[in-house]
Amino acid sequence: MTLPDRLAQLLAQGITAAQTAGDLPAFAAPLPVVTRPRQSDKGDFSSAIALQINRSVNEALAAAGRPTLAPLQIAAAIARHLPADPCLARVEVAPPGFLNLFVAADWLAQQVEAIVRRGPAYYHTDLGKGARVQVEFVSANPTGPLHFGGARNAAIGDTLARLLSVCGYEVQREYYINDRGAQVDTFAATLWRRYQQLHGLDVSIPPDGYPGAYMISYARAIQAEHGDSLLALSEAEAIPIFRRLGLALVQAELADDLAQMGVFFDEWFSEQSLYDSGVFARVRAILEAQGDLYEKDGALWFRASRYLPKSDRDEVFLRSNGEPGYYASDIAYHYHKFIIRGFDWVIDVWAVDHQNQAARMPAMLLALGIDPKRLSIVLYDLVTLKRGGVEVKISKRSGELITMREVLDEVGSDAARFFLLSHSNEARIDFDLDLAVAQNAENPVYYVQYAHARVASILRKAAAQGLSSEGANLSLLNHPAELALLRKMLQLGEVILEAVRHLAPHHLPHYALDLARTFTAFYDACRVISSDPADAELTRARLRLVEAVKITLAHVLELMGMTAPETM
RNA sequence: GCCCCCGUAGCUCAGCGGUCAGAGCGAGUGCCUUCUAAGCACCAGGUCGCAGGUUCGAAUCCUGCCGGGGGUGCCA
Repeated sequence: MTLPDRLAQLLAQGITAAQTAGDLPAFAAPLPVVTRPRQSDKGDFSSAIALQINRSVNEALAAAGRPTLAPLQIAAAIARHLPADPCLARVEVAPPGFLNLFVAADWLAQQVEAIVRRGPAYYHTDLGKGARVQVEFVSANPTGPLHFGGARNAAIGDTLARLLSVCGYEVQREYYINDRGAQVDTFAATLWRRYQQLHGLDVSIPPDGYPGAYMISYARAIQAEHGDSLLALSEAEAIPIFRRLGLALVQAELADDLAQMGVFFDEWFSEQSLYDSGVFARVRAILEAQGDLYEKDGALWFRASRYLPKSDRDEVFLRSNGEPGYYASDIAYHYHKFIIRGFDWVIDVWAVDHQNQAARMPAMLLALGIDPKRLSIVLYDLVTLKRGGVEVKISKRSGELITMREVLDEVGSDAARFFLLSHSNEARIDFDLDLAVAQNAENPVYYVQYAHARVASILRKAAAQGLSSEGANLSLLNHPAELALLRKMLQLGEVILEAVRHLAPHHLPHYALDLARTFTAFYDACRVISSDPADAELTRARLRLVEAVKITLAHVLELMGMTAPETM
């Protein structure tokens, strides 16, 4: 349980006690909300519960013919009946009716021992209670290298997966490969022609093909493995083979690029497999039996409007050319996720240009008898890539694209991830490559990592001097900078929960910066390793504190998929 | 036309119902014989797009405008 939860319960008990004593009338009080006030003089936490229950209290009092109470008096009554607790030093009542809670310094200091003993697990919860959750992310079309926009998807999805893991969920990471349909056919045709060209044939790539140079690289790879043995194939024979070979090459490259960012998938799920395994046919049969499919304009439609009363819009299931539309694949795919694989919760990470698609998902889930609440779609805005203030167009078709690998090579995975995570999902990101490189040394990411390296440096020096933190008297930690650092560390648990509840990983980099700043202030104000023998005990306690800081900083960095350097 | 997102300090962005509005970068002034100066201290900078409304209380919720971006039935 996080500290604010614990304090909220104390307040709830205080209200009950005040009611029992007759200082407050009987009524059903909501669970108090405890927040961190901006100003530290307003306490470590505060609650506006007295203001919130003001009306209920006074209605109950009026009904009983008793004099009414001002919010300030209600707050005072709660404060009077607050049970004693080691974590709570004191409570102040502030106008117009706030309860400002001050955490006990000694309790704070004792948490250091718990952090060092338990490690990162100190900040973990079992919010998920072992529920199986799938995070499906990136899932870019497998027709070429990942462009930089995909890096944001990767950063968000992977960090969400990491966050869910430490909140008691059993997490599966999945990449959905759109390995069927017109785009992949065009991709295969292009590859086939490039392969022919490598052997001197005078052919050109299809007009709507993929002109990028990377297609030639793929063709070379196929040439290297198969020589000219595929030249004799007819086009009809060649396309399926080049599709298979090409997709394998792309997937290997995608996996490699993503690995460079520290992103790994448990499953690469093939769209085509939904058709090969008969899942699509099964889903179609279910919908047909339910009368959810009908014909119009030569196409087969899914009656989505039946499930969404506010919409009169239906979706194409089979196109007039007989091919399934993407929506049809999505139905079969989500049937596979929920019904066949039985995930309790599925999170799809999509770019905003899929917003309409996202809005249509509930209809299919309802048709399949799946509670729409079991699907969360995280929409994030696009990344505009710039060079020297000028926008760089990202297009797979133009052949001139900025790949994720290119950007990672320039700015590094750590900086890219930190930057991409630091914006809320809904915010558009302007990423200026020149700026990112120029500001390298000033990038906040290095500030955070530098703090970790400093911590490591202190601990190295202590070890070299044979100093130990075992058995430290933590109550010696009462310097304002030490207490501020303790408070900031404990906040991590709340930040993790907040990020999971809102599927908003951007809280992490902001917290990381905050923590690094608080540590640096401590570093500046408090010398850890003292040469004065009289300070031996304080040194011991501060070393213990610094060990806890290292665990905490390293953990935040790990959650963001970043490295925690020992030296810089 | 309709739907979604954004509009907060010079720039990039947090904050999204609470008690004097924050950070990074940039600008200014100081600080390296003790654990890493990729650092620190001080200083400057904001009618939280505009107008109404709800509330004890609004940057935060609602409505309408304005500006920017995205989407809008057989591409995914």
